Amino acid sequence: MDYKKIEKKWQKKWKDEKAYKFDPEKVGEKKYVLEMFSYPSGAKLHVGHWYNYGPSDSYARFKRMQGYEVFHPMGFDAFGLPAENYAIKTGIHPKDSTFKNIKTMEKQLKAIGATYDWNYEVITADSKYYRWTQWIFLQLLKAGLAYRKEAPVNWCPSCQTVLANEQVKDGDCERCGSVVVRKNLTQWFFKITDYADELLAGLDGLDWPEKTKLMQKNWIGKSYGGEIEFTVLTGQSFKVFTTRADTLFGVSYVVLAPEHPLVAKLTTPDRAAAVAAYVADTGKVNEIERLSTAREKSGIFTGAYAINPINGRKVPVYIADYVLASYGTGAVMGVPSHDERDFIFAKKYGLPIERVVKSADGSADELPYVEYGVNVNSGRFDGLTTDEAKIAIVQELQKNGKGELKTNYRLRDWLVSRQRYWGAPIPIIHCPHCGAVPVPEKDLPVLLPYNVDFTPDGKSPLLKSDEFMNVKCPVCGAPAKREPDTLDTFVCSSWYFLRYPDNKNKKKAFDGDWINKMLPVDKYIGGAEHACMHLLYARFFTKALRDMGYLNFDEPFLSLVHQGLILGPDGNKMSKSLGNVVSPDETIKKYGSDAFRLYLMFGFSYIEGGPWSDKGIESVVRFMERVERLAQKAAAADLSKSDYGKEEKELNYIRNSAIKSVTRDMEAFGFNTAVARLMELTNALYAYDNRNPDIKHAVFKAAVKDLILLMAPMTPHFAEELNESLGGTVSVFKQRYPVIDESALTLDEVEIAVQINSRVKAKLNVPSALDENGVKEFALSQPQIAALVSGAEIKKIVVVPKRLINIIL
RNA sequence: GCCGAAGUGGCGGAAUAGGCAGACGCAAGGGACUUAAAAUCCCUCGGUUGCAAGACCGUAUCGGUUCGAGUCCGAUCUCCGGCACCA
Repeated sequence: MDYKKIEKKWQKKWKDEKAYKFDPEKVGEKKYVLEMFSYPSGAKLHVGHWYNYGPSDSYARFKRMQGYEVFHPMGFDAFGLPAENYAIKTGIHPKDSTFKNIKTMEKQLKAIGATYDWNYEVITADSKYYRWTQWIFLQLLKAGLAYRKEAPVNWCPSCQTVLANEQVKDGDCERCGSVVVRKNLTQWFFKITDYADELLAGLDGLDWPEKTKLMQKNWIGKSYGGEIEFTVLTGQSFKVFTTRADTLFGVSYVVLAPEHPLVAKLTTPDRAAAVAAYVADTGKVNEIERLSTAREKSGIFTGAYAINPINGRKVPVYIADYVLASYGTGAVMGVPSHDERDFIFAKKYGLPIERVVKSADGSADELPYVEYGVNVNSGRFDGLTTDEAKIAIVQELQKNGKGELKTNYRLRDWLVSRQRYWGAPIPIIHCPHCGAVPVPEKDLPVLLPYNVDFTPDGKSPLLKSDEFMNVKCPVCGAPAKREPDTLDTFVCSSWYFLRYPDNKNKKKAFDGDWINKMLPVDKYIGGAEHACMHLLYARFFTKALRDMGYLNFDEPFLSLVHQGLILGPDGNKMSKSLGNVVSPDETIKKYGSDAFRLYLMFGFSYIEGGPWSDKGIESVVRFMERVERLAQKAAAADLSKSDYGKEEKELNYIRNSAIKSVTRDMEAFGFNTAVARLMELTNALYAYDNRNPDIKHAVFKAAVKDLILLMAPMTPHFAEELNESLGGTVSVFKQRYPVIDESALTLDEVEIAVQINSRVKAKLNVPSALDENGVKEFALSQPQIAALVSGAEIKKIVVVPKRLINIIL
């Protein structure tokens, strides 16, 4: 078969017939199937794109054949750093390269023969889109979910620029390899932490990979504990957060983060110089290093003492860089006897170590003892278990207002400003009189200017565009400056799935009623690397927009699948430097896009991925040719055999069990086993053909037709062509996906295994109508089974219907 | 260090819900067709042992539960992914 020719032929036909046009009138039975949109990088579509999009499209086709109105859009995540970095290297403007790449990729995606309805395309770098990204920013601001504060960011001293977290690899700049340092800048944040609890609770109801849910759960990191107030002798007070309030009697010091606002105030004059020097030093250490567990603990005494509220004991106040200002209260209590870090710290600085918990069974345990146990040396709390004491001690403090139960999250607010050019401008104007003023909605979009020098020099590139920067304050009319930062690209991708169904809307980001009908996405397919970024942000946006009244559902993606990674033939990740990159274009040229897609579905477990094999793709080509010859046989066959005998019954059984398992496997993204079942059906049809070379029963041709229909989602052009060759005049995608005939699946006899003492000794055909006792009697009445038992005493018989009988002697 | 997932033939990978391990494919071997080769069609294909029927072993390792374990439980080893001073 001339693959190239038939691909062109059917793609043209589909296009002319608008075969995959989405019909909004039919949304009652819709399926929203969505693949994570792609980044329009310079290179062409790689195997990874195909692996994401090919099998997913087959799933969409499968749903379409089952009668659903499938909404299957495609678009581009077009803002972002790679285009900008490429521009810095080559001088080609990001806008030019991006939109050129999009054209190329659109063409390539069309060549896949996928069912995308391009009418619904979304491009995030298009002002028709980012206008609404900016609008959402303003809504978040209005709702108190966007705010500005000073925060440390990743700074590359060599590139003279801020880097996104994703650009920091093991503490180094991804581009030049320099060590990244921290730098404080005033930044915009989204208050995702307001939704920490709901983001956590909502995971339970989602049909997502457990691993991904767990990653989000750990990322959100909810922990239960108490906040306890310590008062310094000089009068100030501060709170510490602890999950082990039960160890409060064992506190021998307290520690503040170097950035804690009280540090300067409570440090005694004689310690001031040393403390200031320590604080300055920690500022120089880069974040990665500071947070490294391998680093030796260091700290410094402030000269101040605080009172432990439970026993009135005076304990020294330290500062140490292992305490994070951004978590909890930025202060912790030190209990060396029951915490490993505190133990090391106490040893180093000669602080007392006093046991307040022992193991419940009283067995000898060394300090630091971090397990749960029973309180000792804790006054009237002695004898309480850890779980009891944690609560009781906080409750005791609560009476004097010195403590309360508290929940903390690891999740931090989302830093969304970027000192970069190629992104959506943040719609804010800074006025000397009115402060940070939101751009009025009627003035959106704030267009990203084209002529900007984006060579990195440590400042936001937009600052250099006077034309962009200088505006009048929308409130008082005084000369003012625009916000020069742009939004993180993850902001753009946090709501694109909401825009797809209503992508032409000029009045709103999307129409509420319409979007409530179309969303949530029924099946979302994309890489696992987005577990704690895009997939979390999109959930946050959905919930925030719901609370603002723009939509009425809680979760954007009901069901999620991660595809695996296709490796090079040598088992390594494909990379130019290893020379193991498989080019989809060349492979397709040689074998056709259907074969390429079919191999991607057959050669791997979809969620695992694995190494590419040239032999593998040849094997699916062989399979397709086998099917093609079968179709030729079916077209030419003499179907006058009227006798519906054992062979026909068997063939029909295999045909129906193939329909059953292929349907189930397609549903579960078990593509490799689905193809295997089709191969089995093909083998059975060959066997039938071999035994009945001259005249065949009509069931042969019917089974071949079903085979073609079952294959259609995987090899669309090929299936259309075969369907036509068998006289079909209607596209396979307008035909109903095969449905099983239950009666064909019930056999008169089933083969079961006969075990003696749990070892298989024989196979036996048993009438399938028999119940358990019937099977026992039938089996024992068979001479060959009786011979195996040979008169021994039968202690027990286990029967598993349709599978086995186990005779215990 | 903590959390999680995985470990099955020469290879890629299958095994609803604890029930015949190795589906399907690749590679390999054999046969048919052919002057020959390719292609195609058919058969064999975990290991040891046996003339054979068969017997024994076998899902990383060790132990356990069970009539029965790749699957469940406990420990160990290896590889991968995530988090990494979160108090």
